[in-house]
Amino acid sequence: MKRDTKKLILDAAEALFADSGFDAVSIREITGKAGVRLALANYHFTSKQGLLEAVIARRADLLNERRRRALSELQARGQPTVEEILEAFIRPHLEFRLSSESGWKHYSALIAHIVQSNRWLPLVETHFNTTAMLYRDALCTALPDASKEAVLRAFVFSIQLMVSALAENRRIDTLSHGSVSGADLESTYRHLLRFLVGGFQAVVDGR
Amino acid sequence: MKRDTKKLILDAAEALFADSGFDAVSIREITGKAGVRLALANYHFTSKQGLLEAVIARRADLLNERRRRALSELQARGQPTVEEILEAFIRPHLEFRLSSESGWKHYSALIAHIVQSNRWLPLVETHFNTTAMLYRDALCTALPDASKEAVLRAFVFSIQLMVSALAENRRIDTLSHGSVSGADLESTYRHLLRFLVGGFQAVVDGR
DNA sequence: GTCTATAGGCTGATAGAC
DNA sequence: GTCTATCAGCCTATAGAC
Repeated sequence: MKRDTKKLILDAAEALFADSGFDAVSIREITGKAGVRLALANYHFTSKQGLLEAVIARRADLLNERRRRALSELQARGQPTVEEILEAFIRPHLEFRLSSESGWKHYSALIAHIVQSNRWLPLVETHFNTTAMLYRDALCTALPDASKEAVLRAFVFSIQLMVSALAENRRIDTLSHGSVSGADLESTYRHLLRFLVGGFQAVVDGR
Repeated sequence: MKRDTKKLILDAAEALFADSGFDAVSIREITGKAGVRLALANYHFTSKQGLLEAVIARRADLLNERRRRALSELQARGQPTVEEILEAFIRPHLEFRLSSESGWKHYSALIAHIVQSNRWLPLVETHFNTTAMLYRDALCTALPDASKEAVLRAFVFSIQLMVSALAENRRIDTLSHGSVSGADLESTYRHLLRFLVGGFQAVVDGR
């Protein structure tokens, strides 16, 4: 059963990085939670930063593959709408989040940390820009009369909001005195999609 | 000139926390940048966490005061629209950002870190919830037919997006091949406001 | 308020046996 | 691949002189 040492370390690192951020977690904590010896983290991932990159890469590859397939299928059926394109982008992440696998919850919170800081921008670009550009181009094609800048800004707003929404942020819990929960992902998703489509149209129409 | 030691430390901490996050920065780096001795940080702020709280509190107080005044003035003139309320909320932060004082730039980036993590949620709630609830109630009054949940979710989306937009995130720079810059705050603000108003309407109308 | 000096502990990473 | 042991450096916080 020694072959899944890497997976044990990745899972533990994912959960701890998500909770506390990269710097607040030590390799000792990670290997402790994983139930493996300290030296194995550096053996398999070279450095702490290498471990973070492996954590990001693991699910980014899965996500990109699903997103590309969704976009291809959409485009094969004719010219998609903005709403369909945004759905194709967000749905894969949502579905992984709703799956039983708890790793996706941690991963989503981690991504929310990562994208907020320019420090990890190179990492984000490496793993997410290629697919993001496919969607950017699809949105430009769906909105031929809109300025590229408007489409791009609206798309970046959409990405930022999606990332925040799929991380389980509890701010809404207190603002609603507990009557709305950030953990209710399906409801969050429905509202999110409406918000994005409405926002997109408003930006692109120039009003 | 020894009376502004506290300010020197706060400014240095603000800049460094913004760049790298709370845990990646040491008190040594902060006092080094501030040009004061190590022990003074603990003397004036008790602990590293106390220093973070002082950094957050300093400008939060200023921001809250402006936001409350803007809302009062708006309400004194009659029933405001959603757009006017959102403008009153965002404008104070934007204007501080556009002022010459570079501290607001760091502060904005720091807030973007802070709100993304449930770890600092108590701090965020302490300093921002009271004013946020005034705005939440104003939005509910402006939209008497909408469900409270819809208004609240749209408001939280708006806050998250505002915070991300006012932090200088460079993701858009590469996605646009350099033709759009995250540093162009005025343009970002115009697009942001349109996006939020459009999103708000779409969520509240239930479509 | 500010200084020096230091306690006491944790950090990432590696060397070398198995 | 995995183990133990350890290095060299950094960390927060404080004690005590001025």
